[in-house]
Parts: sequence; C-alpha cells; structure tokens
Amino acid sequence: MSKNNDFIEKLRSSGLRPTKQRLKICEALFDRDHTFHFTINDLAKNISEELKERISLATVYNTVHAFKTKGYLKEISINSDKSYFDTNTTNHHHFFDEDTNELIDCNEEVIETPKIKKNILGKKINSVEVLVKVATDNQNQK
Amino acid sequence: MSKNNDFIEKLRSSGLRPTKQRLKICEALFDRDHTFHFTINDLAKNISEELKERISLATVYNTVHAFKTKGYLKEISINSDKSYFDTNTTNHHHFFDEDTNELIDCNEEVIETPKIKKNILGKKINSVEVLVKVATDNQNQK
DNA sequence: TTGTAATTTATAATAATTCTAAACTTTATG
DNA sequence: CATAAAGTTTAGAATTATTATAAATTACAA
Repeated sequence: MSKNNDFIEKLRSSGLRPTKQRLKICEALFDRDHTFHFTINDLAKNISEELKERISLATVYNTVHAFKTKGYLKEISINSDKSYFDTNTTNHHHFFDEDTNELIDCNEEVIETPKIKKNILGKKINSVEVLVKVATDNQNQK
Repeated sequence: MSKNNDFIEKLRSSGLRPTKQRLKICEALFDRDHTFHFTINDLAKNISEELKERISLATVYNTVHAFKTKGYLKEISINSDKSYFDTNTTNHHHFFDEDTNELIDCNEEVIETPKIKKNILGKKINSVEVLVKVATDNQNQK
C-alpha cells in the first residue's frame, strides 16, 4: 500500500482532498504497468466490476475532469460521440483505425513532432498532437 | 446560376440526386470565397436565416454525412460536445485556441506534415492531421 | 406515364454529459 | 477534541447532440 500514500501525496500537493473515491480512481488509472485509453464508461465499469467499489457516475466525471485539469490525464482530440482520455501524459501521437475505431499510441520514433514555424500572437503552445487515420487498403476494389 | 449546374454535375457524378435541399446546402457550403468551419447547427441556422430556406434538421445531418463520405467535407478531429466540419478538404492543420474555443486553419508553410516512419501493417494512411493547442501565456502568475 | 428507389421530414429515441441541491466528509482552528 | 466552513459525493433531473423510424414526397429510368 505504499502506492496509496503516493496517491495521497499527489492529490494533496495539487489541492485535491484524498477521498476514498479519488484514491480508488487513482488505483484504477495509475496502479498499472502500462498507460491506456479509456472513456468515462470504461472507467466506471472497471471500478464497479474489477475493483468492486460503488462510485457514483457523477463522481467519476468530476474526478476525471479534476485530474485532467491537474495534468494527470490528457483528453484525446478525436471526434466521437464520447470523450476519450489517456493516462499517458507525455508528448506522443496516435493512429486511429477507422475500421475498428481503435486508437493506438505511437511514440516520437514513429512520428516526429512537427515544428511549428509560426504561432498565434500572444499565445503559448500547450500541445502538439498528430493523428494518423488509417483503414484497410482497398485498392483492388471497384 | 452557372454554379448551380456545377453542383448538379458534382452531385450526379457521385451518385447523389441533385435535390433542392442538397443544392441549397451546396450553395451554403461551396459558393464562397473562403473555406470555413461549421457545426450542423451553424449550417442549419445559415440556411434558414441567410438563405431563407426551410430544410429539416434531419436532412442537414444526412446531407453533411453524405458529403463527408463523398469527400466534399472533412470532419475535424477535435474533442467537443458537437462535431465540426471543414469545407477545406486539402491537407492542412489546425490551431485550437483554448481560451476562445476557436479553431484556426494553418497551411503547410506554418506546420509541415510530419513523416510517418512506420505504419500499421495492412493499413493505408488516409490522413495526417496536426492539432496545436494554444492559450494565453500566464507565466507571470502565481 | 408509371413504378421503384432515393430522399425528405417530423418526431421519437438514445446516450453522453452537465446541473442541482441535499447529505456527507475532510480539515483547519479554537 | 469539538466544530464550523469548505470541499466532495450523490441520485436523479435536465440538457443537448445525434441517430432512428416510418410515412410522405420526389426523382428518374423504363
């Protein structure tokens, strides 16, 4: 349970009270070997089915937004009926498979972050994201 | 009204019947000096208020999706409660101003399209889009 | 002209998300 | 330790974009 103390520290250091619910959500999101993508529904389902905890859907929404604001999560810029989040907050890019609607991470070795030669006056660049849409190659169809 | 015949030809050539409604939507979208971004609501409002035509909202949805499928429109990959479309179907990128929620086009001279060094096996790359998020620079705040 | 397939339409259904206000928790302070 | 204020959780209602439905209308090939 040393992870738990880390989460308590992390939350406190950003002005969020370490409640039972938030710690459970930290466990679901950050006590993992790999980063991953999720929707609010995925997360709520994981908490109730795997971690056997009852957390109100409103709290899951609130917490994910709080974590996003604090920079613990990134919202993925993909147009969809639902919002997707990423526990990988480092600079990276995505492939989107239009056949399966699957989103695949890819690092700087595969797609180099493009240089921005001119910025909007008076603004700071917060992120540069590349989205590559792919689909089955149907070149031999009518 | 030579534009109108062009639209009729364009629609027919892609297997879409040139109905009154579709031609009006073509006028709203393509009879312009510049490309632009819009939501379904923007478009429906423009048609009823500027072009003084009553087209059912369902038809606007249907038509925009048909036009997207035929490649006459692009859907912008931005996470939002509504979908944004772009009449600029050429390869280009976007700045997103997080202060104002404004989306600004930018061409290849400002952001060079990144090279994709490795692709997903058996898939074809359909598009490569860069999104640069910017906001007011608050570096001198606590 | 006429039958069929495509299209439009109003309206209902769906689903993600946000709002609300009351109950409960956390925490700082006396 | 008691307590009050501020923060948090919660169920359920409200909102809103979008999709589905099915009947009426329109386009067009034969």
